[in-house]
Amino acid sequence: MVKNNCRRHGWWNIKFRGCGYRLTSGREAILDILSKSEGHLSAEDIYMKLHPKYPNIGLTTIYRTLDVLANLGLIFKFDFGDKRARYELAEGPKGAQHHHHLICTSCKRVIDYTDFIDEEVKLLNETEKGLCQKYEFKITNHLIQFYGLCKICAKR
Amino acid sequence: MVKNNCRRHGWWNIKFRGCGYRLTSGREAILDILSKSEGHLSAEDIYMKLHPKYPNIGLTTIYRTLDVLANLGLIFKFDFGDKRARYELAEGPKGAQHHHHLICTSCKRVIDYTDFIDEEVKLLNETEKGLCQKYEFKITNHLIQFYGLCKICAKR
DNA sequence: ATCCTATATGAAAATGGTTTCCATTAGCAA
DNA sequence: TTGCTAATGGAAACCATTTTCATATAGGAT
Ligand SMILES: [Zn+2]
Ligand SMILES: [Zn+2]
Ligand SMILES: [Zn+2]
Ligand SMILES: [Zn+2]
Repeated sequence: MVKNNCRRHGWWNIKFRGCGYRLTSGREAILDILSKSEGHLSAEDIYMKLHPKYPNIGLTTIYRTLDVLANLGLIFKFDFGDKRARYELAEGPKGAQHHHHLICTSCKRVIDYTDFIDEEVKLLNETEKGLCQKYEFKITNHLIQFYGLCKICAKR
Repeated sequence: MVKNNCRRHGWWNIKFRGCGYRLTSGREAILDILSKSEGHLSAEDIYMKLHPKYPNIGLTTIYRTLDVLANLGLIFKFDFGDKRARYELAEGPKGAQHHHHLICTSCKRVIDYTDFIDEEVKLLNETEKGLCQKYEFKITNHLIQFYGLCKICAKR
């Protein structure tokens, strides 16, 4: 019985090594925080959560690691208009399910929604197919966000 | 016969004044550049285009004006991942038609497409309706972008 | 277990798009 | 024309992110 996140057997070990990246304790710690946290974390959020237990992981490393993880497709990077990048674990083993975002332009609150996703994704796939053909563009990812006022900001 | 973009009769005069903003020559010049230019301009792009004819309009004013225009809904602000905001005239009188974007993650090229827009928008409207009800969220705008590799970057 | 080398790291400094400050100018209502 | 207030420009401040560079470490080879 192999423990699922054992240092040398975790499922992301393969992904890392396969792409020529080394598996370091810092990278594991960051991935761990991301998989345990709700919401959309900024680099500094992660630094804060990590610091008590790993006081020697610097902000620089967090930025670099987030970059690697995004390249590997393990996380997504978002811009919700609050002037700092936000990160979220991608779908997949242990990852969250596919969802899109509602963003309040007033208070910057972000709501994840999974309703309607199926229809949306179905249409997106068709659109993607058409766009690929017409523009010879190899689509790898999509972004859908709705902007407006949240419940609280609306009544004011 | 009233000239369409005469200083005091232009169609955006009303919009400005109605919201308590003053119509200044700088604002007109910026709006003018945006309506005459193809593509997705950054604040500095606009500054460069403006400078020869209006050497006394500063970058600061451009940023402030773009903010006002976005608030008025006259322009949209985008993040295409090249670390600077990009602006584009919204639909409407003299504005471009509604479109979405294909973004090359390698060379940052951006392709506007209008194909499939009708189906997309139709679905989006339904989704919006549902989301409004479920989350009591007042949706005012949406963003759809596809990421991938453009024709040129794909063959490498 | 030990070496070796390319990769990863942290601290500090640099970067650069955007915002803020403040003294001056200019819309526009009366 | 006058007066009040919003708008402006230049310089300085801001601040998330990136770069630099000397040091540490992962992990394949011995
Ligand atoms: Zn809100
Ligand atoms: Zn989310
Ligand atoms: Zn490209
Ligand atoms: Zn466009």
